[in-house]
Amino acid sequence: MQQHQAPARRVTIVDVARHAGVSTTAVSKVLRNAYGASPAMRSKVQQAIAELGYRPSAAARGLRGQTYTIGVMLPELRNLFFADILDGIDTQLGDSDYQVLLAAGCNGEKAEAKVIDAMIDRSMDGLILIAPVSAKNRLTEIARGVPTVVVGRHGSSPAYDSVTDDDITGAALVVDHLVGLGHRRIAHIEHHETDRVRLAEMPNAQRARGYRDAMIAHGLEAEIDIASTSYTQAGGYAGARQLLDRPQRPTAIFAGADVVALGALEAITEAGLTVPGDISLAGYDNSALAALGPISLTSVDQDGRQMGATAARLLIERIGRRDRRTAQVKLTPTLVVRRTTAAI
Amino acid sequence: MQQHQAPARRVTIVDVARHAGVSTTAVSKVLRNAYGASPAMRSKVQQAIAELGYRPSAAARGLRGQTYTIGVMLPELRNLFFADILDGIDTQLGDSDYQVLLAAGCNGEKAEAKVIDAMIDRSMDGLILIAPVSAKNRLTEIARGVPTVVVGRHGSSPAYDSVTDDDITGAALVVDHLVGLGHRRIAHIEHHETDRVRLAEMPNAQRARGYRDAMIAHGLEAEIDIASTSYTQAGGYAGARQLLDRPQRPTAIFAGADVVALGALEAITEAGLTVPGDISLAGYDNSALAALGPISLTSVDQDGRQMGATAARLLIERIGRRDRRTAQVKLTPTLVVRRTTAAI
DNA sequence: CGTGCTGTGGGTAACGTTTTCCAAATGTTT
DNA sequence: AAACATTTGGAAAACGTTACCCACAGCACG
Repeated sequence: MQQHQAPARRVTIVDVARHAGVSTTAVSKVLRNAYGASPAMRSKVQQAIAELGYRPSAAARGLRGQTYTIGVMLPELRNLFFADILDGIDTQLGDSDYQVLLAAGCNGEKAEAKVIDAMIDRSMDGLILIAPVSAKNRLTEIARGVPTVVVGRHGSSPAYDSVTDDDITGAALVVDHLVGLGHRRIAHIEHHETDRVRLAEMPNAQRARGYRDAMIAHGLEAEIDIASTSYTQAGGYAGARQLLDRPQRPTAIFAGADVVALGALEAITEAGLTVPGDISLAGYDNSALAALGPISLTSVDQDGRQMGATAARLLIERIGRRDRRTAQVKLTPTLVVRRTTAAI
Repeated sequence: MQQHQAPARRVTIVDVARHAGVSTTAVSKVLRNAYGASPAMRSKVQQAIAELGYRPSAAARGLRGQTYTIGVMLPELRNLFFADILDGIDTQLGDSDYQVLLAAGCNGEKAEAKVIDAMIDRSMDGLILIAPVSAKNRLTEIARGVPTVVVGRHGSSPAYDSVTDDDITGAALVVDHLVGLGHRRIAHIEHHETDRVRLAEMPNAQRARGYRDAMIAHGLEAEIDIASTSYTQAGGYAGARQLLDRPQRPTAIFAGADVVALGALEAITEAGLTVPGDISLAGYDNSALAALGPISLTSVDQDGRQMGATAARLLIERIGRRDRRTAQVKLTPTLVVRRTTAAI
């Protein structure tokens, strides 16, 4: 028994070939289930692989072709909704040969570019970009180089597949629900957006549009009232403060995201008002946050698992046939009613 | 202008060399800041790199040596505490050449092994394992092959560095605080553990031990009362139910983790009791959950950022000198008092 | 008995880096 | 001016796979 066994050179395909008494080509064929290997040889090689504990080097593979690695970029780790998407991806890819690796883009165009470049440098076989903030032509450029699926960004591209949730419908669900409860002065807190493309593609912009459309559909055009801040807790607090200061304060607030609702809740409580007694409050995302007993927020559920699974499926298909036409899958959200909304 | 520009072969080190009129060796030297390149050549090459937008292929690099990639395994994405650790790692590695890639181990020994193997296959330069559940000798084996830092697991190893938080002290902080408020019947909800090594190494076991020790130190040995469930919301609910059914129910509950406290809160509320009126409640981790206004849970803060930064620093050091003696860094937690604990 | 398949298996050249070397040029000391 | 060190730059061999060939055997067909 040695104290310091030599650094233990990794066992390679050559070792396996020698041990099984065949060529490396043969081993490679078995590894990839490629054509041209008899059952006899197949089992001989598989046995050698098992005996030696051989594992193919992804680096060497990457140099030649596939790495069996899929990169997932997500904007941040703190948003629990993204964990659902990841679950969906993992479920779908669970027993495939692909390994999923994650990196956070930190919601900045620069950090996002760095992360995506890093994934490309590592010759990943495919990319799933969750709610990317990069410019559209940048995304297209990326997708031309490597199979890509974009999640949570509306609008279609000839270069990448996309999976979105119908945010317009989601916003309408909230408005319909509140109107059904007798509310008319329903306000909205949105994430401020100026860029033209983003106005069309980003979920936050779609939610605001859905709110407006639904209000108009209910003949409440005159009651439309939007506080434009950001999708953060602080943004929710600020937005609610603005709305509460109106001469006639709203009887219901539709926050564009659950964290926003949380900030709003804080502002409302601070103002000495109660939810849903004085004001009804609804969020968006149905994050774990919303489900928490003491919060119990009415929210729009996006089924992240489904989105993730769909994205993974589309990606695998595209890796298989890169010239396939791109698909745009749009899922439909549902409303989860909890204790923050009530009849007026 | 072509419709379908050719798949655009990646620009390689050879292209750069040709464009700059030097050898590939020279380019490689510049790339790695290696010895043997004059300032003149350096700038010439750098210009060529910029002009061609060259990026080194990590796959090719991996085949020869470093990949400039660090793998982080974390048990799950839903625990916000891990996001803090990640932030720390990112901060520390921010402007280094290393890229961090994540994968979730899903809290299972098998899934964990798969993830770690995948990282090794991809010739990552170093691994940070957060709260791994694998057997200790497995960890040692891994660490012999690739520089490794283990976070959140007590006990030392000659093969890997480790970063932990002093869970015994953390538990004592809670008990001291509650005793200071006049509590005597202080119960604990722990994560059940039987394995001997784990009993010594896992944070949950340490917290239980710290609770016991602190109770004894306060002369409250007779009041020690532990519900043994799991570190989940459901576990917290079940544990609290057990404790509430005692002939003399506790006046304070110390939950081993914030999610556990959340489950406990549910059970307590359901039983028609109030927090902290009837029962004081404390958690552990000071997750974003605990800070939420409506919850406002007294909890032990572990400074995940600091842990992550330390782990990253140790890892870089070890990558530099693989034969350096291993270090065990133990950080000290602090107590964050909020609204769920009060004088009896 | 040629002729053409089909099924098996292997030889070998990439893939894009890094890392030894080694050679030439330049500078520094006797 | 000879001897020696230092700096500068390059040639070429790995690293572990895969993919494109080609060779050979066995077989069916006319």
